[in-house]
Amino acid sequence: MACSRFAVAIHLLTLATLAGADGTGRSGGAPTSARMAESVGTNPVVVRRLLGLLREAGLVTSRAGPGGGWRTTGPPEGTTLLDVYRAVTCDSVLPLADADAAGACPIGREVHRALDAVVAEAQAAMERGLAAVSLADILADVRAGCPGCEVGPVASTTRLAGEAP
Amino acid sequence: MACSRFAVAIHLLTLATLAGADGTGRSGGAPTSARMAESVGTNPVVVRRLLGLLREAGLVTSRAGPGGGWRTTGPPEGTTLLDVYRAVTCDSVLPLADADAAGACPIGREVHRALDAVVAEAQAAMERGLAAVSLADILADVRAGCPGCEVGPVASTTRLAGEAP
DNA sequence: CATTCCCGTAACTACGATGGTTACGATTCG
DNA sequence: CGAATCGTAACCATCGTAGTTACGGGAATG
Repeated sequence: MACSRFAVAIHLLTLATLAGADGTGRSGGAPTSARMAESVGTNPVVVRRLLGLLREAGLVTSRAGPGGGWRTTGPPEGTTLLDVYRAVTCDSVLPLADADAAGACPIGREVHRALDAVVAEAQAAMERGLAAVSLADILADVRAGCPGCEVGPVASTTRLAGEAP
Repeated sequence: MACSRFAVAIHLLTLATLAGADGTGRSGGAPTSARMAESVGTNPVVVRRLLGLLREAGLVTSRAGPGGGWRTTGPPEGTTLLDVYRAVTCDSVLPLADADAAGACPIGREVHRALDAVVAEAQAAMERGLAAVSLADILADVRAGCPGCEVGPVASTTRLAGEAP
């Protein structure tokens, strides 16, 4: 299952929002996959793969070349956690093995059919919980928890290796 | 993630309930792991492993030796799908990677903290959906879908090799 | 135009979870 | 005792995910 992808995706969207729409309007605000990877603690390729899923979902855009990077497409109020969850999660939360339905035993088919409705409702309940929270809510929590974050997106790694002092 | 285990566990509990508490009171009603495996379409060892988890949760009991097998411990009204889900599922539905919290970036910590509450609530909503359905409800659906199932638990394999006619 | 930066993606490895299979000891009934 | 059945260890195959390296292509800038 998509284990850590969900949390990392929220992290990346938070970084893109804080740096890209920070109110200063400077063009260098779009963070690169390398910076994001350093912040998250993983590889730039992993970040690009994950952001690629978010781009397919229409949540971010990318631009190549110097000064390029990743930006969110809309205001953080417009994207819910369910949008992010669906973008980065491939399979269902409670995947019912289709192999069970193919068994010769009629009980298997009936159990599968009865379970389908229950699981669908349980999953819908979970998705309603995710849909009730937007990226803006998460951002508000982050800003409340570390007020200095919006100034320097990655406080502990503001000075990167290749940057001139 | 525990993919097909949940559906298979419900299937096994259905078999044990139909055969063990069929109202006839005959002692030979407890199905063996071999019979269940044939019905589910898998290996007896896999069935025993899964039933072992259900036994740890107190949902079934086992007895060795000839005439042994598996029985449910209580009436099907007493066990909910959430009980089964928790018995066979090891990890959380939306596991938040702890590695994300260990990152140096303060945003990661705050994102993780903010997400914790949301995910807990979403998962609780899903679990309420599972807790609302009992094994008896599933049994009712199965009985409605295949009325002959309760007479012979495994209709297509009622006559096994070792059984006297 | 050349350089430099950055995205996009393929290919490979590593690792853990899961399921399937075999095997063997322990237990229970006749 | 012998047969049936559980309990469990051991091993292998498969799959999803993460990490890593590598390379091609587009974009800004001198």
